[in-house]
Amino acid sequence: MSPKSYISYTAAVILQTLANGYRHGFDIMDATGLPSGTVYPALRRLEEAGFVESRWEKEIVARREQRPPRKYYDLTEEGKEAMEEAVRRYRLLAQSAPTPIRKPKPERS
Amino acid sequence: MSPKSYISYTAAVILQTLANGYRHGFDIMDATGLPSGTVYPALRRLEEAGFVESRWEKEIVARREQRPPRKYYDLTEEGKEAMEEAVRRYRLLAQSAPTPIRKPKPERS
DNA sequence: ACAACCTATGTAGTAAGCTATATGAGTAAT
DNA sequence: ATTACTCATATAGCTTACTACATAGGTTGT
Repeated sequence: MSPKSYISYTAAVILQTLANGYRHGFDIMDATGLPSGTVYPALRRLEEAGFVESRWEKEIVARREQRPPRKYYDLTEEGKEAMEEAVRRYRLLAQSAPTPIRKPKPERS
Repeated sequence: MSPKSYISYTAAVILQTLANGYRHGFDIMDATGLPSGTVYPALRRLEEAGFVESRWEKEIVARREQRPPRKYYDLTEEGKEAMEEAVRRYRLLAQSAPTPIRKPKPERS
């Protein structure tokens, strides 16, 4: 399908969190436990890669709710595909069992 | 329990692979799909941290089996504890569902 | 004989992740 | 009124992970 590159475990977690309805950086930190120094740079890279799109919350809204303005993120179609592909790949810890993955064995560095 | 530090996702995967009977670097690469440039440095750090112990295969054995000598690794008791603690923490992708982890919320950076 | 491949470990250099800190406005308590 | 806390985004600097390459002996194929 995609001739594109693999995404990291952390990137996949972030995309999945977005897919599950969490919509801004602080929210993702809360849901995942990842620190801000991981989440914000990762979101910037994901946007550069075209996997998410962002827009700032209107200042009026933020002021009305008495908090700093949020930056909202949405998954793109490519982002959704990359996430699904990654979920397929990062199943190791999930099963917490022998997992004798008889890997497809492509190239090895 | 342990006043010790968190280990990374990759480190946890490697410890778990060792716990499941894979015993040297190449074997771990095979089982996990992680590249050599990740696995060998990680094993060195895990040994420095006291989570694994290593010993070289005897040359006679390797020659008999017609291959390069392997470096075998074993989990220490601390390594086993660190792994179990990490498995508890890295469950996110596993469930592939909303996972509204109402995190203990300690300090945030 | 040489190419291509397999097992096995490793490093140099770059990209990504984490710790600690900063900023700034709001609320709450003393 | 100053301390402390919450929400929210962000970066500097160190650590970890990945890409690409190196080494080296063994086997297999042409």
